[in-house]
Amino acid sequence: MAAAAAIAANPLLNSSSPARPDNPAANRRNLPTAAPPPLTLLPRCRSLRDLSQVHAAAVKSGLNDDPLVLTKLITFCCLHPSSLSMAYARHLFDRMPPQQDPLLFNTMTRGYARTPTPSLAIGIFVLMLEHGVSPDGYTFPSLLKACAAGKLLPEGKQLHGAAAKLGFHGDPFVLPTLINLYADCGDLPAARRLFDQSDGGGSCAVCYNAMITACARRSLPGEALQLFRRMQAEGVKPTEVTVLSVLSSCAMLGSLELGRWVHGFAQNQGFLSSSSSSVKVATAVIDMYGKCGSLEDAAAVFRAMPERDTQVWSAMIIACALHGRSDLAVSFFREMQTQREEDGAAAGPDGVTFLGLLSACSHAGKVDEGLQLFRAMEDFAVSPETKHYGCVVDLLARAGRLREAHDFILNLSGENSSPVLWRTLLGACASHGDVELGKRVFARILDHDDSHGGDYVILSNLCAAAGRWEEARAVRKMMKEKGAGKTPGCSAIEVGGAVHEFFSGDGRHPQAAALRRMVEEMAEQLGYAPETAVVVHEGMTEEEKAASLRGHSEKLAMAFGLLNTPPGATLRIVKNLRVCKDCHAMAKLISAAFGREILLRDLNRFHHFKDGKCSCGDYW
DNA sequence: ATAGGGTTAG
Repeated sequence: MAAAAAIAANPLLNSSSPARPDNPAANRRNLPTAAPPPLTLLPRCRSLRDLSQVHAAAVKSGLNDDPLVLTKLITFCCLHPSSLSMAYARHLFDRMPPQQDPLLFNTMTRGYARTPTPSLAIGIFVLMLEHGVSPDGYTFPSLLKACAAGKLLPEGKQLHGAAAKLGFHGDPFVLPTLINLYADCGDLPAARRLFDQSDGGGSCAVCYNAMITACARRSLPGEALQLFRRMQAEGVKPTEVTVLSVLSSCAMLGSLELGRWVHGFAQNQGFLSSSSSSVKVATAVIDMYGKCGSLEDAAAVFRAMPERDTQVWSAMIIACALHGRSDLAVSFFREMQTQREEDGAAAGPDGVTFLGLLSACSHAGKVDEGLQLFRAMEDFAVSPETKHYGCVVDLLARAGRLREAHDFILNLSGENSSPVLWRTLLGACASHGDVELGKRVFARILDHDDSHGGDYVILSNLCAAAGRWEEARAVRKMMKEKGAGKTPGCSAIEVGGAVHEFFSGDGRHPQAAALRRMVEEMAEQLGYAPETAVVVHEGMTEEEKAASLRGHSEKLAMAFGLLNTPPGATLRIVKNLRVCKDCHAMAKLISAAFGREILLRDLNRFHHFKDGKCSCGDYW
């Protein structure tokens, strides 16, 4: 805030003709035009130590504090920024004679923006203003990027104002960073206003990219895709970055048809070959196919890649995990190691790779294999984080080893114990019907966070399923008193390229009546017995409970799919919560009776129903 | 020298 005030108070930004004190031109005398010998070593520097040695050699050659030497060193540090190299750069920067050229200030700011240390970046800007150096077009992008990284909205707004006063706010390099600043600081409407008001309606591809990416990152895939369509309608050429965000939006929505089209588009544009970002685009394509239910397509794209980095291996392994294929996940992992043995420079696993592996073992019930991989992390110098511990808890608990999971959490140090771990355990207590442990775990969660409606629902259903109605009711009552909300269940299905959404008990859909009848008929004919025991609401009759189950969003989406797709077509459904037990049972029956494959993406994984069976083996 | 970017438990 002090920095913001300093920016606001600076006369440079408040007078119409900026102050330009005379430059003591003495610095520029007799500079050698070619780099002195020690400086030719700079490109080979790999560490701060190397740099200091070059500096020492320069000093020895009588180039002590020579502006050219200092500039070269500072530039080098800022091109390879780390907190150490930036500290060294700053040390040298402070020895530079006074300057008028913004170049070195910009260089320093860029280094700080990449580290990122926004307060130091702003410090350089303030210094610039104090020295009466006028910012140029290169000054603002780095500064704004630093503010976005540090979520410094007040400072960012000041810089926005400063850029506007100096006429740089509409600059094609500044505008996208401004959009990004507001988006990263959580003010999406402000970002959108800038985008809409910009000359030409945001007609530059990078502005579109900034806006589309912002939507994708805020989990607004629909908005992102709408912008993508508008971009194409306006004839703005999408770039690699555009397709990355668009693919990630397709992945969120589970829109296989659209995702496949974008894959083809990316291929036609050459985004998947011979470009520096082709590995990233391929990763996004693989992730999209994995999340849209086609593990085969994901693997085919992966196989076709000439080079693979850690992230693309991870994405492939995560796709296997989503589909419950721990066998494939592990075989990809082994292949990764084999490549590493053949080529020491090939990619190795990181924390994300292991998350994928652990979650794959968890989904497949491979407890011992999972624990083995967890212990193997050490051999790969990957240190486990809370997420990995969460996988281990899930691995043990889902398999019914509830006590072991419980003790595992207790033995973790403070910074790793989080209500989320207990929440994982609570879910497993529910699926294994352990009311006593469930109640104790629930109490632990409540110590930390009593606002999560899902926790109450799980415990209440657990009690109800065990016939302990009084306790179930008490938990529901507690939930009401705490005002804890539950996310409404929502399922989406893509039919003919359009995504249709259904909410639990949805009466708003144009086909609502037909869908209801369809679900009722199916319920009658499929010989399915509704699991009314899980419905805990005061004073409901059995029929009312059954009716409530029939209104679940997954069932509505399945009925819609059956009515609106040709016989035999695969149904692809995405749900925002875990699939309900009753719906899971019905999906199995539908897959057999109607001869349909049903791919249902859960909050956590895929359920692939075929011939009356589910790929999860009823283990989830 | 400046902008926008892929994978991440349950």
